[in-house]
Amino acid sequence: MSLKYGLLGLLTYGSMTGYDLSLFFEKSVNYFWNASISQVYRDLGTLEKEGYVSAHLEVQEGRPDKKIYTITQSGKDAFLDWLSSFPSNLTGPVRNEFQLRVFFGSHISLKELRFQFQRLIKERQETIRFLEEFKGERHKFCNEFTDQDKFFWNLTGKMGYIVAKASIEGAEECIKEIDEILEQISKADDNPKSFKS
Amino acid sequence: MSLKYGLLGLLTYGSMTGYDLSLFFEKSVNYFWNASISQVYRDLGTLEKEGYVSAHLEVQEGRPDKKIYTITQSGKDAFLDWLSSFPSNLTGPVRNEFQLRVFFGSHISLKELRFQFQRLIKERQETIRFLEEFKGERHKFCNEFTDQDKFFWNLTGKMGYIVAKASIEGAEECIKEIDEILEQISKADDNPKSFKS
DNA sequence: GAATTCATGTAACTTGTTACATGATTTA
DNA sequence: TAAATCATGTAACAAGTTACATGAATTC
Repeated sequence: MSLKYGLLGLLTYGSMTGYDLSLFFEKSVNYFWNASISQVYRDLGTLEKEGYVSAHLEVQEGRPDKKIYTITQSGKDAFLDWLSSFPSNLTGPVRNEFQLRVFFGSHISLKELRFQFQRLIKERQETIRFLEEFKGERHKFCNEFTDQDKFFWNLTGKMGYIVAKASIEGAEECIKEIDEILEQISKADDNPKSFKS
Repeated sequence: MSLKYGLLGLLTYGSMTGYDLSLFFEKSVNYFWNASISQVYRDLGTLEKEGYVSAHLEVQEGRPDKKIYTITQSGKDAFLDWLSSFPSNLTGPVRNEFQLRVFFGSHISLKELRFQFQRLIKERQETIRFLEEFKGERHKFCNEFTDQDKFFWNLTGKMGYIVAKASIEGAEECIKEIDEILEQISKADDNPKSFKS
């Protein structure tokens, strides 16, 4: 999916600059959607050409002028078309580099792999911290947020929390299995499986 | 991350054609890594230019000749460098289209959103079915698989299983919350929150 | 007779990342 | 005095998708 729909969606809450949009991404939906600032600007340009957003300048002194983007009717239509569509792969991208690395685990030592699982746990713990810290605080970034929006934000948070918790549990179980083999190795140097410790 | 390391990794198990590689992806690691056939061919070309793989032709009659790729020493080195490195984002891509759609849930009806959660559940159930069906069967695709590789495959399976289960649980909880509001709406038409049923 | 499998790719396009450039103001 | 913030982008590159092209053999 393209970043465009994310931009259009945020612009339904109110007009914003490219800078605002990228801050919004970074500080709110960042745990499931990130956007690099240069791509935001490029895609806003495309959206403008397509007529999905319009822009006007706000002159400032001592700072570059603000270019404020507003979603147009055809932009709203395109956004709603996307939102109510049911694409074949709705659950998100398939690619998971971590899983691929585990799959190739026989090429590194068990201790190295164990360390990577621990890093995964740390990252997911940070996600959880982010979600807890952020509960109900996103009105900082957009005043247009209503109780309804809060409800949907909380649903994403709930999903994110449960999946992050599960990742941690899964990683802990994997570490347990690794430790069992490490113990076997330390007990008997003539072990049959000959894993790299 | 680039597909290249996935290709190099699979080629450590044995020499293969581009066609074999794309079949391998599709029928084994597909639940956490997919690859389009055209990209496989293109990246194999790049890898050959870079000296990470070498190729030789196997002439066939009635069928196009096979171009069999073999990983070189420098390819193995590059693969191991990647595998033992610790990139900033090891846990996989951040983008999750499903979460973004939920975030914008106020723009569609609760019934539509409920339906999307049910679709998520179905997709994750299929992942689980795939993982159960596939346990220990990947030697179909590569005879070089050892007990050690089986162990690491099982770790990816364990992670995938736990996360898929959690997604289903999360989605069910979200559906519960949606249903509570739908009930409120059906009981009182003058509800204060005025959600779209 | 139509679809699938085997086996190769090219071309055009979209999407995402990284590095660079500008330049005043504010904070540490 | 160095850095971060505000605010705009461009250019080059890397990665991923979709459509197209070839053509025999096999399966439904």
